[in-house]
Amino acid sequence: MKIVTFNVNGVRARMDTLIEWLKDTNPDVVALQEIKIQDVDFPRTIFEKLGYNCYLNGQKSFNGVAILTKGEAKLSSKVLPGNNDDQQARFIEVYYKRKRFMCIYLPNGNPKDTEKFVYKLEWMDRLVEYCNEALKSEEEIIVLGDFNVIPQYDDCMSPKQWAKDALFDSEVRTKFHYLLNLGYLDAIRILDNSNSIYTQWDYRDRAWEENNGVRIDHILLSPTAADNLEDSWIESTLRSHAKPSDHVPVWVLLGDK
DNA sequence: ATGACGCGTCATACGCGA
Repeated sequence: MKIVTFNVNGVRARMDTLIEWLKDTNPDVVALQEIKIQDVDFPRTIFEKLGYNCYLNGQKSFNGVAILTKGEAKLSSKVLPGNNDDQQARFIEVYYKRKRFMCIYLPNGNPKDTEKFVYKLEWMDRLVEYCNEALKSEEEIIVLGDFNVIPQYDDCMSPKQWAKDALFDSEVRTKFHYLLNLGYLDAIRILDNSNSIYTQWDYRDRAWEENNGVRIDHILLSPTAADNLEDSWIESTLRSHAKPSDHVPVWVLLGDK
């Protein structure tokens, strides 16, 4: 099963790219973030013609997540429990072929001296709690999306540049590592411990040309899912195509066992 | 400290992202 996560930075702006890319790569499960569109306006029929069912948690202008599956899945939640006042569309979960997929768009959290950072920490606490509960089922769980977390020094080109940023904050990194300590595995790092492998490059300051990137889009696997890991990779070439997102797709290939 | 680039919006400036 080919599984991929991709922060598209606006689904409407990325339709040409997405159509060509889906035809070329033919994933079974696609997790999208920052679709920046209401469910009612989502170009559902275009994806359906390509063979995908669409499960949406959209929002006007900002945020918004979706999961596309080849054939039918079962929508299980659009809510990350723990805060009834949370109005931001950042979570959707489906079951597909006996696997549980959580697509997340974790808050950015900048600037750190504002409520945005408090919201990020609170959101991460809820994610840790939810992912801990989920493990009790021994299901195959795939948590994937834009985590807005640089886990380690090797996950950015210039740690100094990020020292005071919400993406590299020590408390944020600690909370990310809680997920690993629960038993989830970082699918890219299982197979590749090199540096200079990134998933996002700023549009500004020639960041792509200079490979000044960050690895913030992740796929975490429960131990039972990791048992079936056959491959993982970052599709960085997409960043040099015309009209790119600032993020690129991150893939895992899971055997069916 | 600021702005840079791109997206979306009750657009032709501004909020937001990372």
